Amino acid sequence: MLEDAAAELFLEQGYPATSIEQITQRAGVSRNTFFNYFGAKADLLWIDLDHSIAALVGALATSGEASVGTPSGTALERLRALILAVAAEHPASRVPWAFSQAELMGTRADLEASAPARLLALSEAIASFVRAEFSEFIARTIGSVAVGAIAAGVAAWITAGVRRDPLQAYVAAALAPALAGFTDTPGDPS
Amino acid sequence: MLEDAAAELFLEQGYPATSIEQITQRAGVSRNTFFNYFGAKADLLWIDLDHSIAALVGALATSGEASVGTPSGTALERLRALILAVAAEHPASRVPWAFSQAELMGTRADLEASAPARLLALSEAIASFVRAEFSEFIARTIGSVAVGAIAAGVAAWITAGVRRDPLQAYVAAALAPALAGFTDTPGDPS
DNA sequence: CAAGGTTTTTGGACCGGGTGCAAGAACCCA
DNA sequence: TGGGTTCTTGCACCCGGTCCAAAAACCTTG
Repeated sequence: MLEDAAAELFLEQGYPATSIEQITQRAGVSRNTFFNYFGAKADLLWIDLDHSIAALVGALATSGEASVGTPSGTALERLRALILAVAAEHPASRVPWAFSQAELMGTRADLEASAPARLLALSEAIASFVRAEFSEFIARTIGSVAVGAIAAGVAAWITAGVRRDPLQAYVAAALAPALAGFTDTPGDPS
Repeated sequence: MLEDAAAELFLEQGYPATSIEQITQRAGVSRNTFFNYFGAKADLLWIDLDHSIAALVGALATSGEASVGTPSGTALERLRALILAVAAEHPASRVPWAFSQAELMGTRADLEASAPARLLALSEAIASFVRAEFSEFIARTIGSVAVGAIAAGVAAWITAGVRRDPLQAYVAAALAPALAGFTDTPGDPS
């Protein structure tokens, strides 16, 4: 499998010193096959998280369309529930090695460069989800703040080590205070 | 000049469709000369801002070393003064075209990818500056929050159009509420 | 089993960003 | 005028990423 070969090589030689050709070579496929599975080399760093990010974006989109459906509560309550549900479904075994071994593998620069595309997409999805109940400015702010809180929670989860609690706990702890200030929101900047 | 040639070409053809070779060609120099002035193509997008970012990082570093020197007040007050001083020195003519013309030039993807390196460096510099008076966690939080506020202020300044107020005003407006909550800070998460 | 169509894999050519190096030009200072 | 330093240039190279067309693998259906 490509992911396994990549993780091995990144541990052995570091991420920058490992070429896509080496990865595909070890996996026993041709170089072009790599791009049938990943759009870019940096996507390898996000495989563990991309699945849950996509799941969250999808859940926000579909649950946002069925506006007055089964889910109850305010938009913020439903948002919180969706985020925690996705976090709960994230497999405990899928701890992103590109983050936990960032120093060893030398993945930091490329992680930084590839992060905004994901985080901004998530922020935008969250903003759209809460847009019906808030002003445009507040909706965007909630998107940014929620992403920041999720990132902080995931980061704490990753760095907690092998005896870590489930991801849901960290995200919940970070999310609660971050969103608390938006329940009785007065509004936009004067 | 390389910057002028680049800005022209980005307006004409867009950033992704413009190669470094085209830029150097129009500027009348060889391709390798480009890398004597810029470390990467994306550095062109940040020329207007990089100068002020570096100035702020430098001011934070030197003013942080001379710990009990001329500057007075709390760390947050000195931080605010330094940020606003750098903002005040930023030339009004240097509005980053890569941001204001982002849609036209197609610079968004590369702006996103190259932003974290700058923002995280600034965040780290700010955290170091206030580290003496706050806990590690709060110092980092102040770094992140301050960068977020600065970014919001700069963004508002850029989008304000030709009749914009000085940059200092926008940054001050964004910074004040962001840092207000840290003056009487109780401390870390329980 | 065989034929036919679809998906996946592969090879090859290509482009552009970025690095390293060594030769040459330009510049500066005595 | 000469000599040293800095800047520029050309060249070769690596790697990530795109495009395309041929071939292989796969799946289906008669």
